[in-house]
Amino acid sequence: MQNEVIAYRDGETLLDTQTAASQDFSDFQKVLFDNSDDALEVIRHSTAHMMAQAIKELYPDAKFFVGPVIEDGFYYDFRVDEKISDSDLKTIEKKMQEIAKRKLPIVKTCTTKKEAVVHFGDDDLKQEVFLRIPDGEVSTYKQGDFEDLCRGPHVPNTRYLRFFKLIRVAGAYLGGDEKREMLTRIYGTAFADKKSLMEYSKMIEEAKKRDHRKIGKELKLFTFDDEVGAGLPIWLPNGARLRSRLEHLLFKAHRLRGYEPVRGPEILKSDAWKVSGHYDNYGENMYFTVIDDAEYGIKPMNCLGHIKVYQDEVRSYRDLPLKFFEYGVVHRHEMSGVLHGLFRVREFTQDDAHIFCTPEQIKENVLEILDFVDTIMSAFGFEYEMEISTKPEKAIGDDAYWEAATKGLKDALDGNGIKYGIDEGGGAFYGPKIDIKITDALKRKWQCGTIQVDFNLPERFDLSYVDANNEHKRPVMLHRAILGSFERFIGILIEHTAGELPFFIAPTQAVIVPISDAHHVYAKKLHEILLDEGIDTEISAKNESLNKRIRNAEKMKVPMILVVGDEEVEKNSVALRDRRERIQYNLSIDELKTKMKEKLSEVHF
RNA sequence: GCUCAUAUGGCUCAGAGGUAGAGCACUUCCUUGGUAAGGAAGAGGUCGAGGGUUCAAUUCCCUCUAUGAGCUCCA
Repeated sequence: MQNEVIAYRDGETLLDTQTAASQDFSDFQKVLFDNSDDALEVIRHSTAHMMAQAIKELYPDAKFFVGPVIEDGFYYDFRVDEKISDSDLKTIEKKMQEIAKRKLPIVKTCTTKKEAVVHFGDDDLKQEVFLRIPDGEVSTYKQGDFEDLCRGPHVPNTRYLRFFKLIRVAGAYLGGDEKREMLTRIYGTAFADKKSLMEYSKMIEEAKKRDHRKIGKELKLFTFDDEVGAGLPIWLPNGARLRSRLEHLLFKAHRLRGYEPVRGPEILKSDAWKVSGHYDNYGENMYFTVIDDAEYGIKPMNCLGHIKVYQDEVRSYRDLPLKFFEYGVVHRHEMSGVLHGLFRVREFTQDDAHIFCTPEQIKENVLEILDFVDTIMSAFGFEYEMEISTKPEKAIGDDAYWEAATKGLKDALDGNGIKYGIDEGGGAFYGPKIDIKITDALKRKWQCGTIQVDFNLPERFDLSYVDANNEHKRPVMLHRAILGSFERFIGILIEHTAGELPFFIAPTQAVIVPISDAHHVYAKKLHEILLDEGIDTEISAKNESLNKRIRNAEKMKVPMILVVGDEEVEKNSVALRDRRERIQYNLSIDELKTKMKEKLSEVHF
């Protein structure tokens, strides 16, 4: 089957053999039955149809909406009277295998939309589909006695559809509209051979193993608590150590780049949020409280505090750019259904900064930030990509400002040959932005850092600086975060590293294991020496066997284990077991100190 | 927010209409062990919260809370 043609590609168009049959396809590129993107598209689409056929045979009253191909597979939305659960997926899979074995030819028929509307007259979900497609010719595909409205492309025969798996059953609104009825959706995936299907399953397993919620519990990094509330992370000692290391490194990096630390209040009067536009444009995501008859809003962003810092003095053009940064704690009312571990929470801390500069300085400052981003992402081994988000529906300010700001961002990227995508309408309400999306070890993408150009808030707060001619001018504000938030970044880092955190931010960098009680004093001395060098260690002196204590340290993924016994006490040394390099050797204390220092200095921002 | 599912000691999970168990973790004792689980004894749960059905509910029903999956990727 491997060399059989299942479709053709004509430039931008992918068309199946059924469609090609009526034209001259000698110039078309052949799509063979393999795991190429084109082939998978066809295979998965056909598998979705075969799933629908199986469902129809098992549940004759089933009505089908749409069944598209998605990134890793496909889904089909449909309505049945019965409730379908995960345990029914096996039955459906079996029926699908059966249909594949029937080796049914898949036959295409073209007709006008008008005729099709009549043909599917008693199917209200198909009528919904008709509302969404243009007038003119439509096609239906038939395999055995199952017929479905579909534009294709499809494989020629069901015998190609043997390596598939149904992943899960879920609910989905008709057309993604939360006001419409909820349909049943089954997700699945398919490949051209068994091996690829197995590899895919393995990848899913690996992703489960790396889930930061699971590892966060195992390594005692963070927790959540019903009594405290949803989306409010609680940092345990290990997690707080990790986070604090990150904060310190980043603090220094900011200082070296000319940023000044500042700090604004957690709650500000609603009047201030009205001036900024947050009250009207972001209010539904904010929490409010009343103090002495005045309404206050808990900050969802840190801009206001930094604006107030700017306004504290008369600013000169000689001062610009002014860079203020803060690890700003923000609260946002996210919908309960979107909360997810550390990735989506209601309270989080941004590594936030605002740069006040002249319009002419936008480009150089954006570039400087991009360089900062690159330094940090490289330090963690992340690859990333950029996306420019333009004016959203809910926005403040003149179009002229938006155009200037968007141009500023594009110029900075274009001028340096940096590639980027465009997310139309994805900007913040006060300005367009560059989003930095990082790709983790499993090729999944996450939005973290962001750079935003803002002409609006300076205008609304009447910010100014005095220029060389002693005239008042309006500065521009750049909002930026590099990690995005400590919560999300650490979550991603956990999944990226599978919990094997790099030495320089590992919560516990070394565990000291004294062989017996007699070596406790020496272990304690070692602990103090290392702590003084900025190395976090723990002494594992519980009444457990040596093996057990080593095992525990390994389970906690501690990078180094230092075993000390008679020999080490006598020679003033340690026996080092390096988890990452999987080697063991002896070192004097001085050598150990040097080694640790080297390890720490491997990374700097 | 909506749909569906789940909620049992710190963790991972069994269990049944008559108020509960395992392993790990924890405590104590023995053991002082040279690189991934030494041994023994013990303590710990109003079975997520509130309400209802029942002679009886942790188990059935309802509400709430929390968690999980999905709700954007167009026949």
